[in-house]
Formats: sequence, C-alpha cells, structure tokens
Amino acid sequence: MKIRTRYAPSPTGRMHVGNLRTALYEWLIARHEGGDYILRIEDTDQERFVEGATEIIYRTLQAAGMDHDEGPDVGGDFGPYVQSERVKSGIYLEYAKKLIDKGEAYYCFCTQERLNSLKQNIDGKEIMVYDKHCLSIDPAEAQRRVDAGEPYVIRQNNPREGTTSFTDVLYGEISVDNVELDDMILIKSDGYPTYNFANVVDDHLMGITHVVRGNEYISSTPKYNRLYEAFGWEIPQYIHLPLITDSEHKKLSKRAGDTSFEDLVEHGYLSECVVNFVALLGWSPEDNKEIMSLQELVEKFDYHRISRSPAVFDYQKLKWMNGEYLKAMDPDRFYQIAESFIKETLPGLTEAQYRKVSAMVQSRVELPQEIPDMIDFFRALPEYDTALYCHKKMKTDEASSRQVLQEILPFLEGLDDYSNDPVYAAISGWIADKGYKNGYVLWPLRIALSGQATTPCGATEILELLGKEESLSRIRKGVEMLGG
RNA sequence: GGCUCCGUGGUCAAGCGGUCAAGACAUCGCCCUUUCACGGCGGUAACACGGGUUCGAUUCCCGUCGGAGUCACCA
Repeated sequence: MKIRTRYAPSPTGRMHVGNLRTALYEWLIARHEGGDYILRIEDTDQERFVEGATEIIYRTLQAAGMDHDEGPDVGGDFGPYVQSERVKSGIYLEYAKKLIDKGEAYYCFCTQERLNSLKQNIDGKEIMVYDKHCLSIDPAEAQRRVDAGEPYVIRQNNPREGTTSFTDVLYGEISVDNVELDDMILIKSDGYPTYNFANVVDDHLMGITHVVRGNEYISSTPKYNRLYEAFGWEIPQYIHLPLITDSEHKKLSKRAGDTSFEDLVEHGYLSECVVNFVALLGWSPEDNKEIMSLQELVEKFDYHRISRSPAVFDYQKLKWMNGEYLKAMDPDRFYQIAESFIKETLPGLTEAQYRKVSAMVQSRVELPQEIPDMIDFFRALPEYDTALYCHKKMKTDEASSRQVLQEILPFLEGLDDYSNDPVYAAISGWIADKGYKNGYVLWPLRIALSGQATTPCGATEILELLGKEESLSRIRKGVEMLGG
C-alpha cells in the first residue's frame, strides 16, 4: 500500500522548529517510501488564526525544500485541504451526528460558568474533567433544545471503565484506563470542529496511512482510537516524535516565543543547515553522518531509527554546522551572502578588495552577522590597550614592539608596492637580514595595524588592504602609544 | 496530584547479552601557522540507583529516583 503522510499545521504564525521537524519527518517518510505528502491547513480556531500565516507555511516549506503532492495550493483528489472550507460542506457535523446516533457522542449545553466550577487546582495547574452532566438529557429533549437555537457543543462519550490501548510504531503498545479519557469536545459552539475531531475525520477521508506528530499527543491518542473504532475506520500507523526541548529540558513552543524557522534564517542560518540540523534531532542515519543534503536525508531516512527520548535544541552546534555549510560553499555564493555586510562596514573599496575580504572571512565565520565585527578594524583603527603587544610565545612586549616598529618604519616608508605577495616577500627579507623571528616582528605589526589580537588575516594582508599611507599612519600611532 | 512517556559524557548520539562503551558539538592541551581562526593530533568526560533473569548485563524484567508531556469550546 502506498504510504500517505500529512503535515497539518494551524496557521497561527511562524513555524517553530518542532513543527518544522514534524513536517520534515513526514516528508522524509513519504519521499523515502515513495509515498504521498499532503498539506492540510487546520484553521478551526478562528480566534488564533493569523492573517498571512498560511503563506508563511507555504514559504517555509518551499524554503526548506519540502514539496507536497496535495494541498490547498496544488489541489488533489481529497480536497478541499483547508478545514474552514471543509466545515462549510457540513461534513464534521454530519460525522458527529453519526456518533450521536451510535451513542458515542452527545449534545452538551453546559455554560462556561458551570464548566469553570468543575475546574480544580492541583499544584498550581488547572485541571478539568467533564462530569457527563448533559449525557443524562433525553435525546429528544436535547434535539428540541438544539432546534430551538440553544448554544451547544457535541462531546465524545467515553466509557468510565475498562482500558483503551493503541500501538505506536516507536513506543509500542500504550494502554490507558478509560477513566482518564475526558469527554472531549468534538464540535464547538461556533459549529467548528475541534482539532481532535477534524484531525481524525480528515486523516481518514484523505487516506492518511501514517500519522506523525509530536509526543504531546500521546495522551490523547486513545480518544482518537475510540473515534476510529466508533466509525469502524481503519486505524493508521502512529508515529509519535520525541519532544524537542530548550536547554531547560522544557518543550519548545510557539507560545513561549521559541525560535521559528524564519527567525533562524533572519539570524543568518542557512535554510539547508537548519533542515539538516533539525533532521538530526531525534534521528540519526546508520552511518552516523552529520552533514547531509536533503537528497541524502531522503535516501537514508528510516523512520524506525527515530529516537524515543527528547532532544535539547543546541544552538551552539547549530552554529557550528552553519559554519561548516558556509565554509563548504562556493565562494561566489558566499560572496552574495557576505556582500552587504562587508560593503556596509567598509564603504568605498574596490570590487576586487571586497572579494578579497569575503574570501578572508569565509573560512572563519559561522554567521554572516559576525562579519562586521570581524572586519571593522579595516575601516578605523579601534582603541586598544598596549598590553596587546605582549605575547609570550612571540617573545614580544611593549618595549620590543616599539623598537621593532621604529626600526621597520623607514623600510616600509621606502616600499611602494603594498600588494600582499611583494610586501610579504620584502618584509620576510628584512626580517631575515635582521635575524629576527617572524612572529617577533609580525605580531607587533599586526597589533599596530589592527588594534586587536584576532583578525581574519595576516599582517601583510592588512597592509595590502589598508594601503601605504594608512598603514604607516597606524604604525606611527603605535609607536607613539608605546612611548616612542 | 492522576495518567503516560523518557533516562548512555554538559549537549546531540551509536549501541539492540560478551565492545578497552563509537562519533559529533562544547571544553582542555599539543602541532602547524604570519596572531586568531581553519586544519591535524591527543586529553578530560557517560551507561541514574537498587534488585532480579543469565555463565555474562548499558542492552531483558521489576522497583526506586529523576526529568518531561498531558489533564481547554488550542492545536
């Protein structure tokens, strides 16, 4: 049988990494198995609906490289693919009524006040279990009240005795006492179905074979199973994914303002890197390779290897991976990314110089946003402490640096070609003549030229970029600061 | 609190009865180097605990402890 998976987001804003991973795993399963991947928009909560959020979903999926076979924008045989449109046809209410006829659901007219009175507070958490109050209403009476226009919801009628169990591909069989099963609402008072209900109905109607979702749904899955059973529908394969957590081991969530795909991209993370990284949160390939293209992921993704334990989202490693992607990148593409950062920091250079700076920075940057700080010293010599001139390994200190700089100054003044290779050759020659060690001269030179201990390049490359005049002025300044 | 799930280094993560318990990030050190970085090499660092089962448990079972999730007219 052909595998069909679906990504069913609700359009409430940006897609955070947990959702992204769910979407990715569903896509990978479908693609690896040669199945179909369906996009379904679950916009049954009109209050949380955010204008433009559906477009964000399209954009994100596209940027991440996940194409879908069916969906609101591409059509398909099982449409419509937006739940608010499906509501109009009345299917959810129709199915809910079938459940009422079977005694598996019932009308409920309880007011919010009465519901609130059922709430209890345990450990600061609000917990509510419905007491089946409206189950006792005579069906004919209930129907009369509905017809009279009284607000109502439809609740699932779950038994209080016995147990219900389901099988998860990863977790195996999970059983729950039926007392734990709340009579959850299927149809809300505004006529919209709840996620819990619409999800089951649509998954069935759309022929979804593998239901992939976050771990947080495990506890409600028995209720879904009862729904499938009540309808006599085939139960899909369940694949519950381990949670992705923050460094405090708490579930990552949109409400907590956790990072979304778009946030990461705006912060300079490459979309292919984010996808790669997220794929590895809860899954690893047999060969343990880490840097993988989407295509490789498709080839290697065996969902049976998905982990059961939660994973912390480690920004540090994400950053490292981004650096790997940046380093491996074609220089031209890197330049496209780095260009604006470089030009804004260093206005007025030639195109060739910009390319040079880009190349310097490519091998050591993890995020493009780090570039300005890395190269700003080219624009203006920063304030610096003369203690920088002391370097134990190079055997330099303030006095030796002053002396060396004073000594080499006339030599540099007499030099006209400041291109890297010639200037390097010239200085090397000079150093050899004097019998110094390279670092003994080049370390103070770099400090004088850059005012900082770490630069994305060597001293002579700075000379080249700065040019003769600016270089000499910076060296004189250094000598001055050293009391020369 | 009830229920459910999870438990290999700080983090990700191999392992699926017998291994000196992989690898990656981070960290530390060394080398290389025109500083830093990159690169190369190496170090520190883990099977939560207690019982079983077994000739033998990280691996299987039970319990304890710890962590998380869930208990909405949100998904």
